[in-house]
Amino acid sequence: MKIDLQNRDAAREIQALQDTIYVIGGKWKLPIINSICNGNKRFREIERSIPGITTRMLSRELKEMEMNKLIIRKVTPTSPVLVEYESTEYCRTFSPVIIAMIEWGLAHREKIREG
Amino acid sequence: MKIDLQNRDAAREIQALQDTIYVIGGKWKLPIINSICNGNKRFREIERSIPGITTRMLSRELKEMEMNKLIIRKVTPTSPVLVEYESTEYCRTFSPVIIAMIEWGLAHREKIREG
DNA sequence: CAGGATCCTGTAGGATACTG
DNA sequence: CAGTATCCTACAGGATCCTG
Repeated sequence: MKIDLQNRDAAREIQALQDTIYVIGGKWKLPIINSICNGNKRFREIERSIPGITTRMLSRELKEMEMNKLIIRKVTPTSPVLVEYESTEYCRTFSPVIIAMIEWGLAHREKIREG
Repeated sequence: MKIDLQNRDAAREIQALQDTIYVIGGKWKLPIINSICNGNKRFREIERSIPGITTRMLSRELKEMEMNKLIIRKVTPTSPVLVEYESTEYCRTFSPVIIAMIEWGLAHREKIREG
């Protein structure tokens, strides 16, 4: 039986694509990553930088992302507490994806305005 | 009142990002686009190329994507009918996004194997 | 400020069977 | 082959209020 390299590559690629979709799926993970990578550190700051997000979703996603080593949560026990989030190296590996998506979105808005 | 260019750009970018997520959200749109752009034309062919997808989801997404001018559906009235899907120019504007995501996925699997 | 607790809903998505 | 038709449900996500 012959092995079809073409198909095997296509299979690997679609699997990779599906993996990525699985990891960053949903409405909020990429916007949050983007916000934190842009230098936003505080909870409310991140919240305000992402239109439409609720405290509940942000809270849940941040927890999950901390568990998955995408971000680091630093607490300074002042009063009131100071909490700061920062991105990990791993988190930053999503940059090319985010940039590609931002560029698509910008070009798309441009088109809408023209048309 | 001063205008903060930094913030305005960040706002535009996150909006662009959210636009893109809105358009290609869900588990299946990108895999389908990828499959069709890879030359798959027939329904079952596309179906087989995407692990886990059901006929129902593929059918629904194809319809929606046709409406949104992402793909073209061509029918040849032989018996049985021959249906072929092909991508539009617009569809292909997602290539950079898909490529970035495939590359992330491949690198990620690589890491998992190493670690 | 930084979240947690509750309650609620839509819909994305799955399973299965069927048709021309 | 190329889909439709049903039925079903888990969970993403929203709204609102509350706390240290």
